[in-house]
Amino acid sequence: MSEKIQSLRGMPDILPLDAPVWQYLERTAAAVLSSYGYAYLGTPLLESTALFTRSIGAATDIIEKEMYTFADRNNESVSLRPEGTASVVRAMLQHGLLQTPGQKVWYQGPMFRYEKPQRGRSRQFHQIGAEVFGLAGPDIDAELLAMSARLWEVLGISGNLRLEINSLGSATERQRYRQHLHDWLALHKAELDDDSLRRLETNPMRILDSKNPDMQALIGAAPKLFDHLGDTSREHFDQLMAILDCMNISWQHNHRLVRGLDYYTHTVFEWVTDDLGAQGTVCAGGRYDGLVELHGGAAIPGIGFAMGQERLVALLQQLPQDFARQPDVYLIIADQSLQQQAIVLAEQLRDQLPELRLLTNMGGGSMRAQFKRADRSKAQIALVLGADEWATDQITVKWLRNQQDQVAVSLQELGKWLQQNLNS
RNA sequence: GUGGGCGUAGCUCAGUGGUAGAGCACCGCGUUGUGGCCGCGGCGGUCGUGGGUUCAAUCCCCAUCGUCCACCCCA
Repeated sequence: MSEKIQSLRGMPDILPLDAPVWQYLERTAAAVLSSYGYAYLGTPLLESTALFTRSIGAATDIIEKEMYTFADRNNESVSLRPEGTASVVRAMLQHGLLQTPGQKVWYQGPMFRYEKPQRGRSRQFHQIGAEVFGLAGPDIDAELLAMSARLWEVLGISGNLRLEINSLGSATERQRYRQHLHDWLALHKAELDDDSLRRLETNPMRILDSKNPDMQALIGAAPKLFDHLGDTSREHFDQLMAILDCMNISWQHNHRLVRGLDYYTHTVFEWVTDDLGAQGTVCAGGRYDGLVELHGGAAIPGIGFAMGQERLVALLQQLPQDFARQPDVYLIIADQSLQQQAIVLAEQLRDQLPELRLLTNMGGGSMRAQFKRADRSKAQIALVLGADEWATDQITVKWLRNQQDQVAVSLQELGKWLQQNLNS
């Protein structure tokens, strides 16, 4: 026996039992996104390392220590994508898709960050994201949020989520505030914990995010970003709030919401839940008005979000709903000499009824064994094909989930019969 | 990267310093072509891995790997 190879740490399989929830989430999201006019955009999992270092921010943990970076065979530094936005911007620019304003795209797939796994966090994880380019106003911010709110509604998890919003202002406003905050915090160095002291120089705004209870008083007293915004930024924010109110989307202004990635400007938001432990952010995003320019394009504004599929799946799994689709029919072969005929019959039924979920017994077995499998398959009915049936051009139909009597149906009529009697 | 909990059959877990069990699952049987309930039987574990202590370790010690939770970070 050779040694068993296991999956890499933090790189889980999606097992058949969980697959139905995943597929439900993905097709529901795809439907909602497309109903707002978003087109799918697929980008590679592997990109030039520079793409990410340039856009995400050199001081972030993602760049500093979480990227899967290595030299490919051509000795070029490549990285597995830690997030989706950078690739989308790259692709849009590369293919000249930003000429017309209002481009809407979405993506889905695995992302990679070398982190220590815990609840709601793994090294390979999946995101569904949406991005819009060329629209600077709060109207699209509002629509994007409405779209996410609608998705929660459709999925049945809106009761678990709340929306937190903030504005980071323009790049210069943000820069100015950052300096101001740094100076203020520096006066209170004695009250900062170790993590905050470290962040003071690298990313002081993240101190506002601290979970340390001892820090909360200080954070509450710190100067607020919102008070340092210019009129234009405030107006953008106010208008967005007004539209959200019109749509009855409730929100909270979280002054401490700063987001981790460097490219955000103006509107930032998070959908958070209390039902998933420490990793409560299920969907997050914001505006990134300078990012396209940063990648060599024109000064085209953008906004987008990404949702964590593992976290959404975890919420969906708390619902009483069963997402699995059970088979309709299990075909039992009472006489192994009829194996060929049974398989042909199954194919004929699939021709007639493309929607039919039909399992044909494989691998032989006694009637008892086959009925056991039929029962376990959760099929509605069992079909029995044996010598008696074959001799009379009939098939035996037995209901497995109710007490209806077993009946014989002619093989010619079987397709029609199933169509009329299943359909539940 | 830091801290803590846990690693015994496919799953959920008992257990003892003298090399192991239960429930569920799986397979078969309870007569000839009928599942779900019940009964009987069976398959299945180098007790995560490597060292050490000991006459002897699954149980004690160390290391390592994995896993879970939290910090950090973030979706």
